[in-house]
Amino acid sequence: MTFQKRAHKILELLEAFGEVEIRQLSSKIGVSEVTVRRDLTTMAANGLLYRTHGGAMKISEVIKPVSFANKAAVNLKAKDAICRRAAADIMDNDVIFIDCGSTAFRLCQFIKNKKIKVITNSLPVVNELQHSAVAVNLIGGEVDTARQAVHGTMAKEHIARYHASKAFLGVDGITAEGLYAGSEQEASNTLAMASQSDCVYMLCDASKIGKTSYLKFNDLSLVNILVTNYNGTDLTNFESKGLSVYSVTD
Amino acid sequence: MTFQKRAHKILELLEAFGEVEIRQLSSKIGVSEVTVRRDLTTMAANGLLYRTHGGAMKISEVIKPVSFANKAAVNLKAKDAICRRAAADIMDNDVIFIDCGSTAFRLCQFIKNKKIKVITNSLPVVNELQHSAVAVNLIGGEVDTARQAVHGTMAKEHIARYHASKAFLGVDGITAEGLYAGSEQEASNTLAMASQSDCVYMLCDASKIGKTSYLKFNDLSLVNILVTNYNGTDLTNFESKGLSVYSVTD
DNA sequence: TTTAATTCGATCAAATTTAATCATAATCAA
DNA sequence: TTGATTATGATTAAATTTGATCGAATTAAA
Repeated sequence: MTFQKRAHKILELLEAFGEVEIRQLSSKIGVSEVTVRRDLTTMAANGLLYRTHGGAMKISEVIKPVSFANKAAVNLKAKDAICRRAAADIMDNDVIFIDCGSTAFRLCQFIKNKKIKVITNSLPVVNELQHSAVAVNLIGGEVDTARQAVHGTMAKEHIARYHASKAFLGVDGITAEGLYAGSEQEASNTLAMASQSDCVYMLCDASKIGKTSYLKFNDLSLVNILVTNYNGTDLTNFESKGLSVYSVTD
Repeated sequence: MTFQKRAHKILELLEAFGEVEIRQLSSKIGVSEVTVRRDLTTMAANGLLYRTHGGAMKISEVIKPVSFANKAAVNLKAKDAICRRAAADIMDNDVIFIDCGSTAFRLCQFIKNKKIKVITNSLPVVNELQHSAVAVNLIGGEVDTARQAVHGTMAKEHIARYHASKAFLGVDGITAEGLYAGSEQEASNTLAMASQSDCVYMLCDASKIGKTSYLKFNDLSLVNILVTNYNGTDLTNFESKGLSVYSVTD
């Protein structure tokens, strides 16, 4: 029984039931659980299914990533406190990147009267800065409706053409080991913006600190300054890795 | 019972009742209250629901999706008639350019269910096609607040990287002598899109026919098809220059 | 305002699942 | 056949998930 055949069988069962358990698969296919687990890992990496604990689900059954508007309402106070502190570092004539995260979006309200240039892939940011003193450069590419953002190869190339003094970015999770993203696209975008900036600000409310996500895309060296409302003792872990930490209270 | 399954159940109940209590969820799903609490926390962090004391609520739809102001509702009937006719020529799998004019914007409503790709520099177009079958590619560059559009060198380069089967464009004025634009930027954008398209549709309500403006940027050879509600005898002037004319009535 | 009752978040322990390591079996090329 | 590469299965340590407990925080009532 080759991997191809097993994969076919797994997808068949998945189509029929919507979800499967490793134990079932093992007995139905006649291979060990270890092998099934390996198969599922491979298939999940190829986007053929969604891995759960003890089994797998059809991709279509997975709760979808939530719209930007909904996410923006979470942890509002903390996000605003973080952004107020970050905005204090922005000077007239700065050129800054703002990514498509819901945290960085809250930065807009604090920079409306600054004479700066903002380069962003976030549609809400563009909209928010519409009638302000800020000059906006919008990154082009494929429009991602769910994230209200622009991604893709063209976006990456666009970013590579520009250079900013500061970048204000978010991540899905951050630990002493590195940075975690919720999707390849977010990771790619974060890397692209960071590499074109003199100083990278990471804006993370407390829920992001110590959290990992499925995609670790870089170590902490990417970041210069961490702005957060988290104030646990393990913040020193970040400082010992060379990050400056701005601690704020909400 | 995995988290994904529980999340499904919770959202289902939330949809049905608008709000749920932890105790209900615990007994209905068959897991401890601690686990339900953890699930709700996670889901709230993802913006899937609002956390309340002792339970959760459905997210209200009050947070409005980003909406761009819709400019000049002039000659609406004529523009809609023109766009309905133009849309009839758009087939599934087409890749089309739509420019930032107020006429071309009206095209959106007629293409929402088509399986096509739209490349545009117009923010209202992006917004309008947000939740449709259409895949949108947004042109990057400097945001022009007044025109709700993207312009500049970067935009021009972006357009040059793509190719479309059809372009749907507007102008400030059109005569037998050529095409007139209201600004350098509009002219530059029109030229760029036209040069990358197999077939150029010019969408002009009657007020544009025979009108000149301060910048004549090209002769009529740029255009393949003129769609208009104008029906004067001098339309033959355009046809004699090689244009096809679609005449519509509003 | 004070008090009582819930609810929450943090911590811990048990059970399960996973990832990593290694040894064995199968496959393939020369 | 031999040697090398790959796939599989067994074993074990690490990580996740879950539920229980208890002080802290929040809500409701007096």
